Amino acid sequence: MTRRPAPGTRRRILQTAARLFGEQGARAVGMQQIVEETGLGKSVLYREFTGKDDLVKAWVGELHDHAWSQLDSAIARHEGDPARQLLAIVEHAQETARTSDAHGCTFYNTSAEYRDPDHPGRREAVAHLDQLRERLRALAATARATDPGALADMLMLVISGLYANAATLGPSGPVSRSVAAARILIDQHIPAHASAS
Amino acid sequence: MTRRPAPGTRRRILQTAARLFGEQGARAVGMQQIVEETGLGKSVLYREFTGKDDLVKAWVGELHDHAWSQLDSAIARHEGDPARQLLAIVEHAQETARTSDAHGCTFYNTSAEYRDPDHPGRREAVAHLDQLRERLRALAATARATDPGALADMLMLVISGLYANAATLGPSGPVSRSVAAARILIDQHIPAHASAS
DNA sequence: ATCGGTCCGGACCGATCGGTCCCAATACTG
DNA sequence: CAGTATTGGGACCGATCGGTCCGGACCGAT
Repeated sequence: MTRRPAPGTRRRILQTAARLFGEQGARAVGMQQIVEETGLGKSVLYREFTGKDDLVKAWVGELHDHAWSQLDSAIARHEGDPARQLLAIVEHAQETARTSDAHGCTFYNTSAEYRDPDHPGRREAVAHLDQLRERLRALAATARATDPGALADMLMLVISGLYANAATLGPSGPVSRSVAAARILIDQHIPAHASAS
Repeated sequence: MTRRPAPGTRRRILQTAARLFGEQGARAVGMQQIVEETGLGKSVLYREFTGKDDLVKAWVGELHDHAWSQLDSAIARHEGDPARQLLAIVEHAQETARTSDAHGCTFYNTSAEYRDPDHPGRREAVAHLDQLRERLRALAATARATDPGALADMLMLVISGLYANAATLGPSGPVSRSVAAARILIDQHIPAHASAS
């Protein structure tokens, strides 16, 4: 071992893959295309990742981490007010869905493109959605919702729907009513609570 | 012109394509695969459809027609009660999303797989969603909703979200709360109205 | 300066993609 | 019944797919 591998290589691949996969969908992007855009050779790509499936999984996984850090900071901004935290999550989702060039939710898009339940990318995506659901449930519980599981699931519907509609009907479509919808659902489930305007 | 073309050919292609596209996603299915499953030759397929894009468009279009006929009959079952009709639409969506092997909403799936806004299949899908939105708005208006556009959009969120969640988190996931969510949103928008249990 | 070893750009692989085309089989016409 | 126009099964096309591998370039130790 006399020569050190370039340090930022993996990250560079991931960034390029993220851009292409995000814009065009994972299935529409070929490995060759990623090779060309990074300027790297194929051998490097296949040393860092075992194959395309692995690259897709890594991409989804990184987005998972990114999403959680964003969500955590959005939640932290309303410490002690769990009802407000629930709304903040939807606000954050609405904001990103409308600005991020309307490609929809990566987690659901990936599930749509790879139907095999054993596909690594799909597993990663489903796992993320499941964790989000659980987090919402926990938040709803501490907010003393009458039925935390129901409220969490209803917010899941709004969040998923918001991304889907942003991707299809544009930023001024139904996505623009998602926060309002979330507010209604939250108020309905938390007795004697009126969310801040 | 001495020989008549086989009559059911186009329909047979469409049915096979619908099954394969629905199960695996349009991008994952090759034309060769459709040829093999139908038993027809490629020349037949390319005489009926100009190419894969055209086949995808026809598939989405047929689902569009099918969806509307189902929706119309669901609506007709509650003539004169527009609020109930809105709920019936969501009920129907929930039912189909949970039973149809959880492949999600074709219209959104197709949009996710084909990002090019000029792709015929995507155009067809977006057009359908837009019509659904407008129909919901009209129904909400005749139901004297305080803000018909808002109610329609919120129901769009629920419907889209319901399909997305059925496809990822399964039939016992958030999709099971979609009718309840819709009921809350409807009641909130229609003064002095309580939807039947 | 020389050498040994590692790295990586890109040629290359078989399979499959969407799409074209040929020709044998077919069924109507005269 | 012979002739002919049309159909449709499938061989074939170049391009591209995901993935492998080789050979020159480069680095570090001696």
